[in-house]
Amino acid sequence: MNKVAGIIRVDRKVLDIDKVLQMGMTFRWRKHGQIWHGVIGRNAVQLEQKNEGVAYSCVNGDSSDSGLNSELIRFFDLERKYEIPHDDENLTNAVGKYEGIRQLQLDPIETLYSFICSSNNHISRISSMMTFLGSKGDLLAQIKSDTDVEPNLFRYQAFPSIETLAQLTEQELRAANFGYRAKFIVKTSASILENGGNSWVETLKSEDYVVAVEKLMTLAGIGRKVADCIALYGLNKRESIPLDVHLIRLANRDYNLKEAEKGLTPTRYEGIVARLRETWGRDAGWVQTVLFYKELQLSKEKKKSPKSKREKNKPRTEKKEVKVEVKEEPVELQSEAQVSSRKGPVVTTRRRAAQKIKTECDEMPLKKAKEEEF
DNA sequence: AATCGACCTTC
DNA sequence: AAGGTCGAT
Repeated sequence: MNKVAGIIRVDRKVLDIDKVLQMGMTFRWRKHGQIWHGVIGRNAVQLEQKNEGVAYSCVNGDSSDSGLNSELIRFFDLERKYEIPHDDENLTNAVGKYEGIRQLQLDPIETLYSFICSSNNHISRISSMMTFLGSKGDLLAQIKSDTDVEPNLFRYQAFPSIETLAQLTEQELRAANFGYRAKFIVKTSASILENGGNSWVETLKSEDYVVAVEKLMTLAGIGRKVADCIALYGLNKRESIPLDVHLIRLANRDYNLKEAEKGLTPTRYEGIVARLRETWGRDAGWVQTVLFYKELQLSKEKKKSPKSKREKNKPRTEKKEVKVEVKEEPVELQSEAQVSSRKGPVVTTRRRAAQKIKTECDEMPLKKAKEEEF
């Protein structure tokens, strides 16, 4: 087999695939030994993090080397240099401690389904649901285990087309453990098909953030928060801040937010994300991802050792200005290739009126929280 | 415009 | 109770 392989020379401080591939952005990547297995477009991809960078190979020979290389750079968002407010000590510390987190640029359709599945759910079940959907896609390659220890073979499958997804029945999905989300999947697939299928979803990428979110929310199972997740990871909308109780909690603690965690009405949601956007700046979406990862780690540590809370009094490690940059000069992307967005009315079958999203914010940006009292 | 309960499983 | 959405009030 004609195997394409190479390496992206990037420091672990810039890209840490162990972190980004299992934190709840993607749900179909698997790690066996040191190797990560997954699919990008129609490429069956293997990834391994080494000191020199991320080694990659494509095991189904669908792509040219340069093609896969630039796809990976895009996938891991490596041409972007993240910006953080210079006076945000909390963020600077978090970025310094939890390095290598990227705001992935994922397939819009797969991301859309992923986050419909994510409502009221946890990563392991979302993963199994997404693996089920993936099992309906084209088989690109598969590996057999050479050991008895790991008898499972990994199947690399392209994410199915909307047409294929639309054939799934609620009954079948419920049997596959989708619970009440089964109905959402069926309805949304039909709606997307009516709207124009794959190309309708693709054009959302060229819409403004607010418009994209409004259109996403016309679909069943996509509310405000899920729409933000799709916008951020699937449509590359970096101002998107998926807001949930965890984010409110950490912002209350570290950013003097002073908001209740419950009763998140549409109005409150817009007000809060507007303030956080002011606070976190241009790359607010990525900031959210980093801080969320930090919370994930903190809660894991807490679970492991419910020790005394005196830990907090440890002197903070002084971090110098954080530089986030790519070692290798990324290739230029041609933006001309994009089909211009249509001005005409996009036909959408709305089951409900799309809510307007307010973007104004009268409130002042948040101040950093002062040192907590102990 | 805000509040409330239901909804599939599972940790 | 959980990483939300939907429909009714």
